[in-house]
Amino acid sequence: MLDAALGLLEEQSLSSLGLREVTRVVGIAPTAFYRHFRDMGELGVVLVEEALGSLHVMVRAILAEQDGAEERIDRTVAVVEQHVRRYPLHIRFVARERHGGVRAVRQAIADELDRFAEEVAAALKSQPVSEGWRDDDIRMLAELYVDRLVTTAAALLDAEADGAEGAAGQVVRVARRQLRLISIGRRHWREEGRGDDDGGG
Amino acid sequence: MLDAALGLLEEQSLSSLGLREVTRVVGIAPTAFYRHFRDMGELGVVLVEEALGSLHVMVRAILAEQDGAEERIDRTVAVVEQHVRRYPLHIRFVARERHGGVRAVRQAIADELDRFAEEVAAALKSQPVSEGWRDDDIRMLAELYVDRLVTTAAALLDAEADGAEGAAGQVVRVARRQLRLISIGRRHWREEGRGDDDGGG
DNA sequence: TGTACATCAGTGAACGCGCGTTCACTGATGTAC
DNA sequence: TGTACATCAGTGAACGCGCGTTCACTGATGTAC
Repeated sequence: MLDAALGLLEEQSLSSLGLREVTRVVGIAPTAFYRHFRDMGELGVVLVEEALGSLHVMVRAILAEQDGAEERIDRTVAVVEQHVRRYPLHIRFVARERHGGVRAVRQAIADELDRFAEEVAAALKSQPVSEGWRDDDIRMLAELYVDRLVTTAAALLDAEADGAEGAAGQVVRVARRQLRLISIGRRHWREEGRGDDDGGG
Repeated sequence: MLDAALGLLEEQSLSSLGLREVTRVVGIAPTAFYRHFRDMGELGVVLVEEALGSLHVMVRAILAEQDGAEERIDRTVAVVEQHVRRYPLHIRFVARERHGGVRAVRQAIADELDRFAEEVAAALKSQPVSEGWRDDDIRMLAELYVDRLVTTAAALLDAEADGAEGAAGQVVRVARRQLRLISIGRRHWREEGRGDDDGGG
């Protein structure tokens, strides 16, 4: 049933997806839907867990590696690329519903990405480059990374949908250079980045 | 009519918005809708132009300023913040439909953001820091900036919707530091960033 | 081994409702001469 | 100044359709004793 919904969600958004559409694809009576979910929102939340739950283990593994920055970037982008190819529908779903029309689903995605950023922050903190960094600066950096990865995944998906030959490769190469630029900024942050931007509030 | 639609789109996505809902709010007969648009997709495309058309002039003005990097960042973030406060519904609409369920609207937003990135790239190129940069690296940087601004705008919107007191301020401060980090990376790009990542495909 | 009961996914008829779209129409405003 | 015609936003009745949800039901599987 989740798979059926996910398939239909490739070309429409959750809030316009009907319970009858889903059961029709599955081949069961519309009323059977209620045996599993109260409504489409609930189904959506389960899909979010399915889509983002697996990410954690994976990226934690990448960040734990002790290679140089360059290798870590290549490896990260490669993993994102592979994930997009393996679970295109899940990625599309998350990209679409992240700001979509169903509050519960938006919230679920936001929570999951938040946890994700927290894990990335923890991993970044244990790296030598982060010595002397304030915790909230590390968190700021983690969010920057996470966001870049999500954006890259969505762009990659669009590129492959386009059908243009080199589009996906182009996205990957741009993503790598962007991460590299961020990485360079990170390395020089301590020398010049520490403004007094935390005051007030 | 556009305003009525925009209001309804605060809490739902375009693909689930009905023609009758819109005309009901406006106070006209459902059939009158067809006097103005063929369908909701066409209305959406017009909304995109309304939402993103005005941006160009504004940000071009910012980028033309000859202040230091720090001032430019502060000014940019302030303008984004102000724009979000002035046109919250337009921003929400763009954030939601950027990956939404209506192809024509997605395309219109993508095209508009593309033009936007191109303009930012042109502005960046004319700055002294960009001396010796390859064109596609400038474009890469421009996309990074544009994406950061869009993300910041969406986050700002969510923060204000939350109702949490300091949430919006927090978003602004994080955004400033992220732009600063990118700016630092940019300054050191020539020394260490030029990998051979443009080969192949 | 047999009996009684609980659980649970799925059924199918029925409901009222709001939807998008069609059609021929109205009436105000503008324009040509 | 007056007449005839075109344009154009809006009307309102009518249509067929798919929707979400209700209800009492079925039949398979598991479980207690």
